[in-house]
Amino acid sequence: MTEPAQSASRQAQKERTRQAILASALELSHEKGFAQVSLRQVSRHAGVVPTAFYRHFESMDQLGLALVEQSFSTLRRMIRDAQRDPHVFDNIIDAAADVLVEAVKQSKAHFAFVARERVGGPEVVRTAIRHELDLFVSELAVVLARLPNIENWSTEDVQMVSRLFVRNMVSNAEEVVEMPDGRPDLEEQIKEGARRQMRLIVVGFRDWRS
Amino acid sequence: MTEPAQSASRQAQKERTRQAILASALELSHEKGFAQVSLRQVSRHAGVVPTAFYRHFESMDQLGLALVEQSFSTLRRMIRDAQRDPHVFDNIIDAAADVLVEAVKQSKAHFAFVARERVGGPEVVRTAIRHELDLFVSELAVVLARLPNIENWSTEDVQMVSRLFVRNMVSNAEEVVEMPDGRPDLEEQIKEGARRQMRLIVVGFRDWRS
DNA sequence: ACTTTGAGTGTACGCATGTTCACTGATTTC
DNA sequence: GAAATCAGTGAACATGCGTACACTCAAAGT
Repeated sequence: MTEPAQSASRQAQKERTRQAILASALELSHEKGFAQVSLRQVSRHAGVVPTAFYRHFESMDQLGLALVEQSFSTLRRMIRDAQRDPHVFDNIIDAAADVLVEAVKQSKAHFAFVARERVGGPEVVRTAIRHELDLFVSELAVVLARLPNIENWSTEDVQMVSRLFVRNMVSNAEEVVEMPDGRPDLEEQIKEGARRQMRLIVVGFRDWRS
Repeated sequence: MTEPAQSASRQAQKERTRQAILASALELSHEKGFAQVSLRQVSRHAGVVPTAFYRHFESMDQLGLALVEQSFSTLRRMIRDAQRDPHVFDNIIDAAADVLVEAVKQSKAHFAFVARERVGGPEVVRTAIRHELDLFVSELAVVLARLPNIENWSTEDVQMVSRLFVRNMVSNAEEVVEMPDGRPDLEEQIKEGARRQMRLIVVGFRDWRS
């Protein structure tokens, strides 16, 4: 990498290497979990000498945090897009199921990272993920509160439904992630399961509060 | 450990060392996750030289599998006991919530191990845990199917409720595990949450099938 | 009483790791 | 066009690791 083929601006080249490191870490994490990936392995896989790693991240922990950030920004963008779609308004449940499976398929690696490292990762990473998920529950609650059938629920109830939704999302993401490649039937099955579970939550809530 | 204080029979002493290794692994796993615990660390913590480890387990992977087995046998015993309690029969939900929190409190370390290594552990350990959880879902389904309100449900529905219950159990176990010590208020809160979620599942199921 | 067994020891090995340091040379700045 | 910057290099280090091997010496078997 002394001469990066087509030389780019210094900044651009640095950013490219940074992304290579992030991508390498993500890929290697998928096989053994982030915590078992060494600084040297990441560097090697990114085509860079171990010492160069420090030009981009001051430690593996910091790399982990960067991956958390990257993963959630992907997720957040998807939610924001989905919110603009009017279709979502009168059928959140089916829409959510679609979005979930689509999103997970599209950036499987990031979801896998979150699902895995949420409980298995280094302390700092775990904490960061929990924090992001809490934020996410609150954001989702705001979206839910605006929906027609729900607008007269108590804020507490909405928050709890939101929490259950996110919990289910994580569980289903785990399943999609663990899913063997090239089995679209299984995928549909998971999607249908997710739909049913969400409907369950909504129906259950409505009925018992009466 | 050349002379084990009060010398016991050879077998008994071997078993004692084995348990010391298992306990050490469990304790060390709690801080950093099983996969980051080295054979040497476990041995050191168990008061034994690294080579002695091999007299009890042929590798760290095997140690992990032994811990899975130990964890689930604990869990299974609890379920079996709970089944004999007539109180459980007419109020599964409250009983289940009680059992869950009690069980988790009593053998926190084992639950923590399962919750963590289910997604974060080495391949073999993850597989073993998934398998045990699947078994557990089926067992629970059998118990549920015998209950008064449920006896005329389809087997599929019972299986699905069982799966949701176990999923919630795992989630709640995660929460109890992550709970800071000496906060019984939080504990009650989690228990109440678990109750509500289970009620939600049951109510939701009953109402939509009509 | 003797032999056998086997849990636990101690040394030694080769290997991967994280971090240090002085370095190089193309890009950017002036 | 000279000087400064800084992404990436490469050698060196101390440390912890898994495992092999030859060993000891009480308990168990005879």
